[in-house]
Amino acid sequence: MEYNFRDIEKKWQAQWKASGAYKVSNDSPKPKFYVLDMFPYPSGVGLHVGHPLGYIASDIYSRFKRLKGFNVLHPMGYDAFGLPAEQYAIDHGVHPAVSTDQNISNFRRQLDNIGFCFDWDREFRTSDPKYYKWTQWIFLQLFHSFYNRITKKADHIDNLVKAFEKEGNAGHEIPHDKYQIAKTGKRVFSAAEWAGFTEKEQQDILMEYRLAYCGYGEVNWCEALGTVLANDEVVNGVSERGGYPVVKKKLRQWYLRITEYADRLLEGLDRIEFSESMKEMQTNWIGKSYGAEITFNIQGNSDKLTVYTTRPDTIFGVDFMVIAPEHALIKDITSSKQQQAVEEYVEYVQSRSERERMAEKKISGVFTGAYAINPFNGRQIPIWISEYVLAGYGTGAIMAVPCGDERDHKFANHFNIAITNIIGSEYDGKEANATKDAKLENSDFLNGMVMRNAMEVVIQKIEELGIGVRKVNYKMRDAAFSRQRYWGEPFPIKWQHGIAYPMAESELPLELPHVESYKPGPEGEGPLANIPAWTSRELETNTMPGYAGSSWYFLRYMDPQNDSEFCSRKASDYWGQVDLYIGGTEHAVGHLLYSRMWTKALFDLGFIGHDEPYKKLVNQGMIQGSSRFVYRIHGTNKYVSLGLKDQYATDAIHVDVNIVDGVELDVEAFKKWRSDYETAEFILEDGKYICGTEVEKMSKRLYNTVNPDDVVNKYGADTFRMYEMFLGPVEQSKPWETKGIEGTHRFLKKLWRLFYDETKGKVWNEDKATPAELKVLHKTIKKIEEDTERFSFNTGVSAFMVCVNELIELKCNKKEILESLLIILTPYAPHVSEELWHLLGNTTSILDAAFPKLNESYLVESSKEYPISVNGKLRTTIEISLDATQEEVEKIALGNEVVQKWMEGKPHKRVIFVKGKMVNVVV
RNA sequence: GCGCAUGUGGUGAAAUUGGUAGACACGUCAGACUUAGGAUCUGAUGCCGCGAGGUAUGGGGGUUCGAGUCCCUCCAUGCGCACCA
Repeated sequence: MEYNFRDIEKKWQAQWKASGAYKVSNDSPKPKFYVLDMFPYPSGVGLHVGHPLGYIASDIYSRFKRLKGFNVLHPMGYDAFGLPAEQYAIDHGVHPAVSTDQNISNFRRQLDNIGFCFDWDREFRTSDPKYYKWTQWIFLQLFHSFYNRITKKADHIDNLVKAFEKEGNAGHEIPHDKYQIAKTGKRVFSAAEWAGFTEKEQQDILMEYRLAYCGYGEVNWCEALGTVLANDEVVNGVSERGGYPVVKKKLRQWYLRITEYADRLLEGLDRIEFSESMKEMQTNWIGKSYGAEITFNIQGNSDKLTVYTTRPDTIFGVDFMVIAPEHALIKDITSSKQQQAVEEYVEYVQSRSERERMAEKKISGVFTGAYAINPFNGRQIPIWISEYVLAGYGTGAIMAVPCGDERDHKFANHFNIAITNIIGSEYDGKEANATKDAKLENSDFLNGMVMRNAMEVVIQKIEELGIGVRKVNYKMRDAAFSRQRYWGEPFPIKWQHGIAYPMAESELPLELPHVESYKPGPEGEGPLANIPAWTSRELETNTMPGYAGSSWYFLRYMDPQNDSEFCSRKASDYWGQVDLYIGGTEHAVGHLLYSRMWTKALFDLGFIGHDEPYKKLVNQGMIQGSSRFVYRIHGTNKYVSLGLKDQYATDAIHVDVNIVDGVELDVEAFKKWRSDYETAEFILEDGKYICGTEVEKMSKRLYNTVNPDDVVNKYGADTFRMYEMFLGPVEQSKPWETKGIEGTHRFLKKLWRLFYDETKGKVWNEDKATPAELKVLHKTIKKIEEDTERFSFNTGVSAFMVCVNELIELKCNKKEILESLLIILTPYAPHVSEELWHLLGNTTSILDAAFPKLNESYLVESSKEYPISVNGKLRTTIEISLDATQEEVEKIALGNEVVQKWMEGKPHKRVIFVKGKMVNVVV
């Protein structure tokens, strides 16, 4: 009886499907555990061996938890809206729904091959109206909400209206700190004023508070293509396709007011298990900084200049001001003498793309001719313009302190501006020193103070004098939440007289209409603008972005068929947080931040009971490709083997890894691979053609992709699963080598032979296990338990190998041992485990077996072979009882002839003895 | 430039708290069985050396009886951010 993995795997996959083995109930007395993989986008090119890595890890963990007695939710579905499907539709005329459908069935077929324990009854796709009905519904909740800064929670907009009716907006400042009410030019209004506003005026104001709001924002507009492009479709200021110029264009956009959640998104990081680097990426993205806004008078002008600084303590070191070229003050303060120079500079800056400006390292700028006045000492401070100051951050203006800031220092040197030193010997005159620990000099009332401490003093003084305020700034912007595209969720919004009216929840879903053409609408609007039946209903023509559906999908899995709610409170209270989330790092600041924000909003509004979606995040590494090269001799169709290539002038050419066995090229397959190789000739070494290798990204273009279907077909799903894990730590990136898989395949065959021999047939028996055999088993149970729990699957696989090797050594074919081994192997290799489990006479599924209990008493040792060092160098080992005392060990060690030889007759200074570890004799 | 991560045999890697470096595999070499082997099994395999032994975890330095592991410094690679005031 052979290990016939193909039949075994097909058989059990069918059986598990038929018996509903992976169906998960929301009603269970067992403790829950929620394992989730990042939502896949079903791309048209299919899976390569790198894609399932995370799914295998999560699958093993899910099955492990199930054996440990948990009710495990491990679902899968599809993030099915997105640009590639729409692009494919434009190029090939296939409706996105059709191509997406095809991609999904292919994706599903590939996944099924590998034997995952997903509960497919919970599957959904974001493009299904049954699903996006609830995406639209959540959008409406966000639209109907504002962030109440007093309670620090999302709150219904009606409560805001009530407050306005009672006391105006005195208690609720407009979130955007530059917004002014069009009618009054002010930021504050009274109850009476509110009552006097028209509906449009009121709605415009409310829009400034809503968590989902509409505003105007810049998009990448490509006139030639007549469409809006995503950032990654723009390369070096031109469109990726066609290379047409791309300009920034202001279009009406929807946004999520994620900035209001900045602090809570930061604070929440302390309560979740993400890697440090992931937390840091999010922290950087949010970019919180503390400082002050200070307003300076301008000499001979009624205008004032407000700057944002994180270092108010350096106020006496300000030698000049720099404002962004877009700054509104420029035209008011520029002196007539500087007029021309300023105009020229501003024009120069405008002619440059954002990219060019960001890449620019050269210092440039121009003096406006105006002076600000330092409020503390009355000093005149020249106001300059330079592109290194960004209009979009802070106030678009800075106070420059060259002795403490590198860019300011370079600028001062470049334009010969005198530098004031406020930190004495800490500043060497050559380079800025950004220290906060220096004692201040030349700083009036701050003299002698340590900078760090002076900050608070200055801020208080500034506020006291009414010339500025304490200010916290964020790099993060509100998230753009609309796309001028077809293949996305429609907004449940109607526009009438310039007012956005939300649709009633009862009208949802607002279904995406069928279109014949995916051409953009007029003036940068999306394809929906071309449909009269749509525009006549005055419906919003933008659609939602890719991350809309993925911001809450983890909740839908809990209650996927619910028609009356996005997810019942009962279901979300039962499943709660995702206990383990596995996925790549590419979603570090996008999806992970947005879904965290949605969760917090839903929590605030009382729809769910937890405010962080993911308890623990594990980032899987990338599987890289291991490329193979052949070497073609210049100007010929002759190919020389790696070892001989230096004797010729050659070009390295990528060759399909699937026609190379290890490094040996299958020359016949090569000739058939492509027509121009048909006549290829080879210079071999030892009768073989040896290829060169290099680790690169796995990509079709480099001919180094390996399809999991092929691997599963050749070695089986169990081998594939174990090998993916055996490759190395999940978090780490590592290259795929198909050759190495034979080791894990051999392991499964060896395991099989513990039960059934090719010649003898059944070899397993029901004899009583010996202590040595029990020790091997329990050592493995312990190791597998620990390794699986800490996601160290690679060492787990090797522990199985060690176990099987040792059982073979012991000639152990005992059911008592093997049965337990099968259970702990089940998460890693479910098919073969189930098959052998049944061959041992079991009639129930191994998926529901109980994980064997570790019995430490089998592991106790009475003695150990101690390593004996002399002066820290290992010289020998001695078997010593574990009960031995320090004195006994010293006596044994010093009496040993090898030890004596290395002591060279010298007396010992001391003997270090660490029980159970080692002995070191110091001479 | 700043931040983070990682550097261990020919290759993927292991060493969980400072305690026998290289487990487990791939590859390679030798052998057994065999008509055959790309099946299976046995043995060897970091490097230098016939050997005793020496030497070895990116380089240099330090702490320690003892360092892959801790500290300092330099180098390389990968990732993220990139004029953020």
